[in-house]
Amino acid sequence: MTTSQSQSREPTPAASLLRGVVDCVDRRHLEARLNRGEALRIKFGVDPSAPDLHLGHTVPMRLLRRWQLSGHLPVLIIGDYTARIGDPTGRSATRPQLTTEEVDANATTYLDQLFSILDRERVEVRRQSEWYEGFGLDSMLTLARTATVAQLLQRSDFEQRMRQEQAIGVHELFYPLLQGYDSVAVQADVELGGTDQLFNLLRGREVQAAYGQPLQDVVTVPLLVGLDGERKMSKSLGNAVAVADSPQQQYGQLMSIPDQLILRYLELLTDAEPEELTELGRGLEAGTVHPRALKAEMAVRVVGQFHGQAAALAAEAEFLRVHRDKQLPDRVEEVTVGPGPMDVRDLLVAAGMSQSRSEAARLVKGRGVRLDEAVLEDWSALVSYHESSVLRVGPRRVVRLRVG
RNA sequence: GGGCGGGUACCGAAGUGGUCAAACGGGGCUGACUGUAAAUCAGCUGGCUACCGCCUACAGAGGUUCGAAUCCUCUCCCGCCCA
Repeated sequence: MTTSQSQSREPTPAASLLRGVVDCVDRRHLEARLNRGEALRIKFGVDPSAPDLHLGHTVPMRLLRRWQLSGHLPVLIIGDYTARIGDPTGRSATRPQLTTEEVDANATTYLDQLFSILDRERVEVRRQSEWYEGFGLDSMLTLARTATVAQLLQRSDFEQRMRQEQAIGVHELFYPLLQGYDSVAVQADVELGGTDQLFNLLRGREVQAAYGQPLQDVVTVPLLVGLDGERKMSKSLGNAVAVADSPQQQYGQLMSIPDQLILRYLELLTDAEPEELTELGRGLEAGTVHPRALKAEMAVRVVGQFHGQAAALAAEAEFLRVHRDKQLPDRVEEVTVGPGPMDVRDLLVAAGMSQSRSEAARLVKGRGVRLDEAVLEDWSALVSYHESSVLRVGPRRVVRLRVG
């Protein structure tokens, strides 16, 4: 019974660096290297197709930081080629090709956000274009020969698409190969990714083997579940919290997660120790820890990492003022509208609160529109308002009217 | 090259001559309840409207018909099978 305690008190380098990881291949090999104190090159690829980093991205980055602090070297790959090829997970959406300039711009903002977590002095940043520009057909064929079609089709999302009789582009088959060759190019010792990357990461080992290079070990971390509590956090699913969002936005969004996610978020997004998490879990179950309070603490801790403690607390205060005390937010967006009285529907459209008059009418019928805190009842009425009147739609959209 | 099956609203998916702005599910929005939770429940979810209706829409273009998402022709796109 004392065994586990003494182990947790004195963790080996491997134990501490692999804490929280899901897959680890080859685990024995990697553990041995870590415990021997070797300094490893740990590769992490970022896709500069969208400039915004969200909290989901920060999970692997946080692990990367731990490694960095232990003397290992993160090798960041800017996937400027794989991004250009595109990862057409959407079926009919042939996404527009990014220009080199766009990729550059995205990569820059990406890295800026990334360096809010990593020490920028101790990373190696590489671009795929370094080795893929002028790669040539010969090289391409050599690379293509490292895998069979059957092997590439094993990837689960391909399997699924086959089953659903959806299209799979040939170029998509190259995606894992290109990513794999990156490992050859940068001589990765380890590659890190989310669990959904396992296939690609393992492919890297095969590609390295084909090029006569020692195999990288691969490590995956959990995917962060998004705000909806169901699907992985993703910008396109609209359930993401962006690293670049304001403290207020982040705090508010974090407060809207389902309770079941609180511990998970603490685990994946903060430095909370496993022991602390266990204890909090017990508290929640026993009712001694209120979920609302814990969620608020989690939100402060997460927001604080990106914006600082003070800003996080300010965001919390603002949140309480607006939502508990029903006060107006600090800053209310102002829109200039023509002088009244005006048809409610036109007013809502003019204020940018509704796309169309029909939609506006629906909102009023649903009792979702308030002018100076009074619910508007009649969707076709003319309403009067004055300078600084406050127009609200639903629980969270507010504007202050300026008459002009 | 041949055969077959498909392309419907934000997504999935019904509908196979009128009763279809199009069932149902998901998502989204609004409301109730709350902790801006979650779960649950209710309503809404193309545009315009004098709320009477009108217009646009079922891959695209034509055609048949009093009338088409539904039938015909051609075109484009996707999948499967055979070669």
